[in-house]
Amino acid sequence: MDELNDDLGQYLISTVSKRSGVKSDLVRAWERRYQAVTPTRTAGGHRVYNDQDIARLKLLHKATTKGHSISLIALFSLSDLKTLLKEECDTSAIPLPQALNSKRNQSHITEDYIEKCYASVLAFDARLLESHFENAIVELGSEAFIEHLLTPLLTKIGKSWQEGELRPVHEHMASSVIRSLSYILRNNSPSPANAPRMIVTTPMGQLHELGAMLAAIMAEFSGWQVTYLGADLPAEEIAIAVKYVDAQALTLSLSFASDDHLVHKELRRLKKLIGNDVALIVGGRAAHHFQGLLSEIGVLTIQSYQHFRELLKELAQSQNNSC
Amino acid sequence: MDELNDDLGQYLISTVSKRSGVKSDLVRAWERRYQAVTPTRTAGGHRVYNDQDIARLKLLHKATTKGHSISLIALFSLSDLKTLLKEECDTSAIPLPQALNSKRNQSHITEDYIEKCYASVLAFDARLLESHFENAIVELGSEAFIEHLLTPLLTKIGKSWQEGELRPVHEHMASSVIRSLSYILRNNSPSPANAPRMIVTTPMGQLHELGAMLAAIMAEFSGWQVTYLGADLPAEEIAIAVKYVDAQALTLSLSFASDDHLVHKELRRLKKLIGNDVALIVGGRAAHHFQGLLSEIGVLTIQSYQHFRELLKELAQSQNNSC
DNA sequence: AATTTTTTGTCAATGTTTTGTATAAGTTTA
DNA sequence: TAAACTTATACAAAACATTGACAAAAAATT
Repeated sequence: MDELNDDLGQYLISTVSKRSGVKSDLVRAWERRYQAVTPTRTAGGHRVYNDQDIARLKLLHKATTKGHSISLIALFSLSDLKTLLKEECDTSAIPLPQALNSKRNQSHITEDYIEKCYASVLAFDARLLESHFENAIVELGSEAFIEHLLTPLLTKIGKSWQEGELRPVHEHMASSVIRSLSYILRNNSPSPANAPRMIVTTPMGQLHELGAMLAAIMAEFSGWQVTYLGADLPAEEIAIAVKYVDAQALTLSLSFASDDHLVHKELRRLKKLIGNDVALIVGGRAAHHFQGLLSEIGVLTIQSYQHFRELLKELAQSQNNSC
Repeated sequence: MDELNDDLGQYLISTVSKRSGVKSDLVRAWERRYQAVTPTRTAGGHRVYNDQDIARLKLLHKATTKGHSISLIALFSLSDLKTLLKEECDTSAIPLPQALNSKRNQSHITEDYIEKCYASVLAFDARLLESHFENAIVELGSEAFIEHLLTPLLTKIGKSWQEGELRPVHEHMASSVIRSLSYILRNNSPSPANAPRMIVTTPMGQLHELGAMLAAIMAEFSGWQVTYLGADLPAEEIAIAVKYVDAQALTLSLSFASDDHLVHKELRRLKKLIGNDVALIVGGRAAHHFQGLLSEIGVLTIQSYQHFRELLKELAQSQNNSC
């Protein structure tokens, strides 16, 4: 197995208990009875866990409180547990009493994960990076993962890339890993039939789709029914998609400030095509670069995740009122 | 929706009762008297149900409340129960043909899925498309899904696009949905540490990554440890990635025959950079377009899925022998 | 229409399994 | 030395199994 030196994080049982929400005694009982986790040991015999064990225990905890028998699920793999809980979601979305993590603790955990993930990128180890991501998603939840881990991490990678510590290929690799995780990041709970609809994409010339993808996921979390189209679409095509799904909003992500002219042209045409009834939202690293144009043609610019959430809420409400 | 019969779910009777709406005592009574369900047992004798049992009980419950006698329908198959309830709903009481009962062969099932998926694309319904895909992956398995459903579907979409029935945006939408499913398509079993390593990407100028993604997944199925890098990478970056992970093979996908000059230049440079110790494999719709160049610089061209699998097997073996 | 028989959902009694928690006595760690 | 960890054993509540019974509803028979 390559999992031995996979996870550098080493935790004692009390830490694991706090972070997973499962009492120490119970962690040991689950190990003794069902081999739910198999920690290594110190020379003196103390149990030593890694991040994956914490993620496992967290999922097992969630599953048991949902009525699953621990004896039946103890040996499930991480991904099996995830799909199990995912299918469960539709029956009743009872928000679990989250672990008693203080905020300071939480941010420390996040910092820790950022370091580990960055180290994996630096080492060009896609498998390790994916493993860290999976654990972090379980432990932090999708929204916090995107907002507090992924966004700072991407900023850090971008900076290192400019300073020459990382190469473009590092960013490509990280980007691919993140994209492959979109499935488990997304909220699978079926949105109600009357949920507001949104198209998310990037305009022609903007090849980086990661920002758009994250925006799509965030919008889904806010209850929108999102159709995600990937990157690099001409204005006509985007407008047609908006018509097809009868979307109330269109979100674009602008990552690079290059190709000014093309973006200007496309955005203008797009606005003309979709008219004023469809909200046009623009976010991304390079959005501020086009600020002049954006305010000229009446675009809602995303300032922060919080701002985006509020924007979505407002739009959804105004839509409901008008009906 | 929840009637996928992955045997993942294992439930005790209380869970089954809650989910199906049939009281525990009654579930046991139905089993004792009519063998309506036949759960397995734990070592201690507790009944263990799966998703299919839950689906059965749901339908039986619905049927009995509609007036059907449990003793008469207890042994009905899932599909029989469905048609029974369907007939009930139809005021016009059209007796459905028995087609549903007979087991259709695999290829017919696949054809059926292709039709359904294509219809979803045509209707621009991403959610429906994703749902069909998910069902098909469970029913056909990942490899057959890619080979016998996805590939013909993409060909069909490409053709319709040329004929003007579909627009580029349709293809973008389908592509995004497929990409988001890569996580469940992939074999998540950890490959052994000594597995041969491979880089998969597309050269600069080739923006369509779907072929590369599918190749990466297929290679993982063949036991390779794949690092997938997305699309549109310069030769230098690809070569560096190959060095970083010490890959034994590099697979490129060429989807479009445009930008001949650039592709030619990049491939030549790439070959020079990685040398002759790394196998260079090229596949994709447009690979034959560059045939002259490919054979000139010594590239392995993928002819079919079968061919790709054999290629990977050979390469893996030759690698093992040399060690 | 009245009576008997069968079907069906429910319940109670009694014993077993599962599961979270607790206690006691010894060991490791800081 | 104190705090945290270990193993081993114990215990009780919750959940499950089995058996058998019972009454209302449905069906069959008279």
